[in-house]
Amino acid sequence: MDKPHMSGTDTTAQAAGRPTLKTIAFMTGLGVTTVSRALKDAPEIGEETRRRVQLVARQVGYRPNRAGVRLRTGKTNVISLVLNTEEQIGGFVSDMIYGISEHLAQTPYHLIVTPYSRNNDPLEPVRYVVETGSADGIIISRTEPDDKRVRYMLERGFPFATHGRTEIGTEHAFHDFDNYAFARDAVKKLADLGRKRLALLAPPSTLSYHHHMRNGFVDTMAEIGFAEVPFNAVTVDHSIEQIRARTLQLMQRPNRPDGIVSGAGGATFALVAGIEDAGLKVGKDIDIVSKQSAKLLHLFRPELFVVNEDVRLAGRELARSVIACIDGEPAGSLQSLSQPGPVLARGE
Amino acid sequence: MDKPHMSGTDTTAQAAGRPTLKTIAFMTGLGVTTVSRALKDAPEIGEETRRRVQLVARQVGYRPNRAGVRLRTGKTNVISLVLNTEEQIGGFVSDMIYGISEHLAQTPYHLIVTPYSRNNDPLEPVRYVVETGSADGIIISRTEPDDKRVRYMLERGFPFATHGRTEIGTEHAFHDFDNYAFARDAVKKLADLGRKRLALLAPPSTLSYHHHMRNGFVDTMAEIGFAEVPFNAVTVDHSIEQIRARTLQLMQRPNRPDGIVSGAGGATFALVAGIEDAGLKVGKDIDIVSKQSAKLLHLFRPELFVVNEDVRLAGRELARSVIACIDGEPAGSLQSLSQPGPVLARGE
DNA sequence: GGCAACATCTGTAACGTTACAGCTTGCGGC
DNA sequence: GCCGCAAGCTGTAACGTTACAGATGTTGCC
Repeated sequence: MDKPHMSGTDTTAQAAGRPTLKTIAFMTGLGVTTVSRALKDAPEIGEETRRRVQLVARQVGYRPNRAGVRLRTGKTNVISLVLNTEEQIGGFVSDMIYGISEHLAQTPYHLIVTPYSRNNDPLEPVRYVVETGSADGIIISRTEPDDKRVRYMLERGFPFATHGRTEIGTEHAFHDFDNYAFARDAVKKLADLGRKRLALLAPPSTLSYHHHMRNGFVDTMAEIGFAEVPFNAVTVDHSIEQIRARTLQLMQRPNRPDGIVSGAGGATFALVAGIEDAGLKVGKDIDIVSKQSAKLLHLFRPELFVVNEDVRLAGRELARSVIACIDGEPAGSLQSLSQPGPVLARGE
Repeated sequence: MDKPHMSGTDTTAQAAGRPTLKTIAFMTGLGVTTVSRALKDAPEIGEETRRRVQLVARQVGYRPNRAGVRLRTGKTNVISLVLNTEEQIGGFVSDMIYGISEHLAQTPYHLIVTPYSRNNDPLEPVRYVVETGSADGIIISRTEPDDKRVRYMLERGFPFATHGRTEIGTEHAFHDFDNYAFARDAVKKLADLGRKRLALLAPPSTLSYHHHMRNGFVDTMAEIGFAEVPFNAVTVDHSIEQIRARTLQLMQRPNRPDGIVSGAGGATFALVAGIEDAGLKVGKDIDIVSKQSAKLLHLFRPELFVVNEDVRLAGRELARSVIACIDGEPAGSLQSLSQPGPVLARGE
C-alpha cells in the first residue's frame, strides 16, 4: 500500500493469460524473487513459504516461460537432432526420433530437428546451432572416424552425443551398435551353413561403422581361413537401382559369392532383387545375413538371416547421454555399445 | 559523451559474444531502436541508414536472438509436428519430417517434434503446445472426421494444418491424399484383371481417410456390380502378426477374395505373408493393389500393383499451409488434395 | 521571421526470468 | 543496551527485442 516502487496496475488485476511468477507473487503476497527461489528449492527460503508457493504454483498450473528463462540464463532446454534429409530407406529415423522423445518426455527438454541435405556441408547445421545457441545439446549420426563436427563441438565445449564412434583422441558421449560383433557373428553363421565365398555389403567407407563392420568381417574371415569376394562397387547408402544392378553383375561373375553379409535392411531388399535377377535363389544358391531396424526382412524372404538393431534404444541412450553431458558429467561415462542379438532364422 | 543515461560499460567494449542490436547500434553510432527498424525495412528509416545498418549487420553476421523476440512479441518461430510414437512401419514419418524441413529451411521457422504415445490422449500434446505457446503453429496427422484436436484449435484460433480432412463445418488448412480415387482406381484395376471377389484392408475406422478409402471402394464396387468380401478384423494399423494371422483365416474361407486393395505398404507385407501362409500365390490366386510411401513393394513381390503416395510432398504442403495460416491467410485457400498416380505394375 | 509539417532518429518501458546485493527481523552473547 | 549474525525475504538490473511516445532538425509556406 505504501511501497514507493509499486509497479503500476499490477495490484489491480492479473490478466487472464498464463500465470507468471508475478501472478504467484501477487497471490502469495511474496516478492517475485522469493517465488522464483522457492520454486527451485533454494536453501534460504523458509520451509512453510516454499510449500505454500509450490502449492499455489501447482494450483494455477504455473509453467516457467521458456523465453524468459532462455533470455536470462541462456539455457534453451532444447536438444537438436541433426539429420541428413536423404537418409536411407527403412524407417530408421522415425525410430530414432521416437526413442529420443521417449526420454525427453520425462525432462523439460524439447526436440528440434535440424536437417541438412547431401549437397550441404554436414558441419553447417552444427555450426548454426552452436553459433546461434539454439539448443543446449546436439545429437548427430553418420559419424566419421575423424569427424569435423565432433572436433568443432569438442573445441567449443559444446555438449553433444554421437550415434557411432570416432577415432578422435578426446573422449565424447556416444552410443553405437557393435558392428564388429555383428559382422563376426554373420560370417560365423554363414560358415556354419557351409558357405565359403563371402562378400560384404558395407556402409560408405567415410563412416566409422564401415570400418567396424569391415574389420569384424575381415578378421573373422581370416580366422576361419576364408578369402573375401570383393563387393565394393556399392554401399548400403546407394539407391535401390544401383545396388540391384551391381549385385546382378556380382552374381554373374565366375566366382560369385555364396554368402553375403548386409549392413542394412533397406539395402538387402535391393540385394535380393539383384540376386534373383541373376536367376539365383536366396537360401539355396546363396545365404544372406542382414542387419535390420524394421522387422520386415523375414516377410520379404523367409530364407534370410537377420540381426535386429534397436534404433529406438539408441535414441533413448543418446538423449540420456547428451543431457548428462549438458549436466557436466564426464564423457567417459556416457559411452555405450549395444551388442547384437543372435542371428535369427525365419520366424525366430 | 554528455548524454545523461549512458548505460555503463557499453561504450567501452563490445563483448566477444554474438552480435546484438546493441552491437550494431554501437558500430553505426545509431540507436538500438533505429537499428531494429532499419533491419525490418520500416518506412520511417532513411534509405542510406537502412543500407548502412543492413550492411553492418550482414558483415558481423547478426542473427536476431530468438528468446528476445519471443519474449517481446510472443512469436516463437517454431512449428510443432505432433506425432504418435507408435506410428506404423514404413518410414512414413521420416519423409514427412524431411518434407516439412525442406520448406522450413527457407523460413525462420524451426521444427519441433511433440510426441504422444498411444495410451495418452491425442489432445494432450496439442493442448500443451497451445497453452504454453511453445509454437506458432501445429501440424497433426491421423485426422478424424470429428477431430477434437481440430475443434480445440479452431475454438482458440490457433494456426494449424492437418494431414487428412475432417467433417467439421469450419474450414481449416489441410493436405490430403485422395484415398477415394486410390480405392476407385484400385478396384478398377482388379476388375480389369478379371478379379471379382474383392476385399479391402482399410485404415482404422476412427480416421477420416478410412471413410474416403472405403467409400471409393464401395462406390466403385457397386458401380461395377461386385459384392465385397468383408475383411474388417484388422486394419493397416494392426501389428504384422495380427494382419498376417487374420489374412490366413480370410484366405481359408470358402469365398476367399481373389483381389485385395491395401491401404498401406507396411500392411501389405503382412498381408502377402498371410496369403502365402495359406498356400496361395500373389499374381496367380489373387491380385493386390497397395498404396505405398516407401518404394519397396515391387522388390518384395513384383506381382504386386502399387500406387505411390508422396509423403514428402505432403510435408512440404503442410508446412507451407501452416505458415500461411499463421500469416492470416484464409483457410479456404490452404487446402490441397493430392491425386494418386497410376496403378503401377512391376518395374513401371 | 514564424510556424506547421515532415522525415528521421531516439529513449523508455515492457515481455518473464534470475543473479546479486541488499533489507528486515529476531536472537544470542556480552 | 548494543553488536553481530543468520534466516528469510526484497528490489533492482539485466538478458535482447519491439511498441510507443517523443525528440530533433529540415523544409516549405505564408
